[in-house]
Amino acid sequence: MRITAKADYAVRAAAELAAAEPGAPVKGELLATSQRIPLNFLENILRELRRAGIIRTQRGAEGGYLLALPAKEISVADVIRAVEGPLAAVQGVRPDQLHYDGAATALADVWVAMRASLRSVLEVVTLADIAKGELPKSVKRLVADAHAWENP
Amino acid sequence: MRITAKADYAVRAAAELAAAEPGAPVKGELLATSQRIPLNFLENILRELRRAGIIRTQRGAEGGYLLALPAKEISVADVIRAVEGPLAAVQGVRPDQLHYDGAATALADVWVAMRASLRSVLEVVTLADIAKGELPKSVKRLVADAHAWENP
DNA sequence: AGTAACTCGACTGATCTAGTCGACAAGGTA
DNA sequence: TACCTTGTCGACTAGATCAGTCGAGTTACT
Repeated sequence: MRITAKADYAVRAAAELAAAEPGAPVKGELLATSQRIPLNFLENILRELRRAGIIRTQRGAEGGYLLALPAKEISVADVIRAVEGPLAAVQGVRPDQLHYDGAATALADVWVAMRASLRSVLEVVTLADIAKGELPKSVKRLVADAHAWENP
Repeated sequence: MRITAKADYAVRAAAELAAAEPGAPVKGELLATSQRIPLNFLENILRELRRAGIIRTQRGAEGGYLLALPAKEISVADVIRAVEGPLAAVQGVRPDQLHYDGAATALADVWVAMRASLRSVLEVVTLADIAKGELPKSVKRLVADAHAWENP
């Protein structure tokens, strides 16, 4: 149940691209320093984002990285899936293909519901939302509830 | 974003205990065979559940494992946390103590919302629900939505 | 031609995963 | 009391994943 450094870095770099002037390439080194990500590692990650069709690249001097689509059409889930594969898995298999016996039969549905709830956040928040600092209402409500939960 | 074998096994074994006659110890070997879990590994897991106060044990002949609380008072989240630590973490730190700079500032709230949505499922479903095969309404709704999503 | 950028694959140390194993402790029964 | 059944604990391990690092190569602008 953890977000790896790789996924975290990927979303942060993508958010930085979403905040940049559209059409203008951003250099890897700038992404690395502004988000404090080791450049070599970041390059591996950006390569995977490019293969997934999320970003484009421009080589040579004045080159860099750009989003391949408008920022509002790329969700956090898209970015995570590009670098980590499926959003949710139990022992490596997707929740919908699980089968349990005995008293745990209903557990399969719990995992499906878990993935659905995860999606209700990650599939809805776009890079544009993050760059603007304005999350969708349903997500803001969850954040507010979470804070109420922590501070009684 | 994955559930490990350990967490999966823990919940399944706990569900099996929830389905057993209350007050009657269930032997480790029975849990292992009925859920197809390697016995040696399961013992490690049950030990952690006991340390967390989720199950009790009875030694000697006719001994075994029992829930330490009524099944309806133990959530799936409780079981997972007992064997895996915090439900959600980014690079090992809890979502509420993250701090990002620049374009990714709002990302911290996304992780908080993600955890909240995870909780809205895992904290709500109890072992009794799973053993009975009757999940809470809000969770059933998520499962139904998920199926609608997959089969258009 | 030169240089500033991305591109790719290989490599690495540390940690985690999913177990296994053997010796031991406690409780019930004959 | 002896014995058998069952849980308890720690140590160990092969393999995968994580989080990087590094060096050599390409591409495109000037």
